Amino acid sequence: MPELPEVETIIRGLAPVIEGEVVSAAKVNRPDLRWPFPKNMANRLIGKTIKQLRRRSKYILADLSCGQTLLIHLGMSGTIHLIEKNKKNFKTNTSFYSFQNLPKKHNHIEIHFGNLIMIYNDPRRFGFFKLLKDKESFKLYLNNIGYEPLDKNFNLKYLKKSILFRKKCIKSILLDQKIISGIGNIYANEILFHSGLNPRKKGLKLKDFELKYLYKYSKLVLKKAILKGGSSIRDFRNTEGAKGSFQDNFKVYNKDDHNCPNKKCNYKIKKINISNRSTFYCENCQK
DNA sequence: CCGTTAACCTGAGAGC
DNA sequence: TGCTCTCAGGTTAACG
Repeated sequence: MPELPEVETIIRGLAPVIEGEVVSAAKVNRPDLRWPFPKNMANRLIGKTIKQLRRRSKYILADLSCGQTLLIHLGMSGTIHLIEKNKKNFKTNTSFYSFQNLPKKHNHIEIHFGNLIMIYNDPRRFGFFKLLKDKESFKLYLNNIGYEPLDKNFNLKYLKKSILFRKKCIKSILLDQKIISGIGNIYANEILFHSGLNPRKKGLKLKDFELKYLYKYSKLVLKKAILKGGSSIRDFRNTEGAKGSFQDNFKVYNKDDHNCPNKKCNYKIKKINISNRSTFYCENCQK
C-alpha cells in the first residue's frame, strides 16, 4: 500500500501520540508475517519507551529506550491503528479498509501504551517487523538501499552515477529500492509523466536534461504528495482518520483511456505492463 | 555485479 | 448467487 508519502503521513500522525510513551503490554497473534517475528518480540518490547519515531524510505523506525530499534515495513496492505481501551471508536486510524469495516482477523500485533492500543493490521501479510540490536543489523536493512529523492545526498551527480550505465528501463530503475528508495508504482508513473520520460527508456539512454527533469520531479511529486497527506485509493487514512488527497492530482496513474492531461495533446493515456507492474503513460508526451 | 521472473498472501471486482 | 479470473500501493530469492 504505502509509498514514501503515505509512510511519512503515518509517522507525522503517530509520532506526537506515542513518542515518550511506555509499552505496558504487547501481544503477537500469529508466528509470522512475511517472515517470523523476532524471537519473544512482545516481551522484548514491554517496559521500553518509544524515544523517537523516524522514517527511512518506506520503513518506520521506532527507537527504543533500550537502544534497540523496532523496524516496521507495511508491505502492500499493512496499516496501523490507534484505539482507546474499552472504547469502540478509533482515536486515530490509518486504514486500508474503511473505518468501520476493519477485519479484526488481520489484527496481527497489539502494542499497548496504558489506555492506548496500537494495532497492526495486514491482510496480505507482506509486511514485517524486525528488532535491530546494533549497527550491524541496522546496516543489513538500511545501508544497501539508495538515497531517497528527499535526501540531501540525492543530487544530479548521484543520479548520473547510478542510472547512466544501466540497461534496464527507467521505470524499473525508479522502482528499484537499491538504486533510488521510497518510490513505488504510483509515484514512479507520476514522476515519469512530469519528466516527459517514456517508462520503457533505458537508463543509459538518458540525456543530461532528462536526468535534470527526473531530479526535479521526483522531489517535487513526493513533496507535494506529502503536503496532500498521501494518496487514498482504497481508503488509505492518516492518523486522524482523514483521507489523503493526492489522488486528485494523479495525471496518469489508473487513467488508462483518459485524455492526456496535457491540453495541447490529443492522445489517450496507455496502460502497459513493465516487470509485472501496471504502467500508465502518454506515448506522445513521454519520449 | 546485472536484469528478469516467480513467489509470497488475501480480498475486491469484473465477467459469465 | 456463485464461480473463475485478474488485479492490487512491495520485496526478495533464484536463476541465467
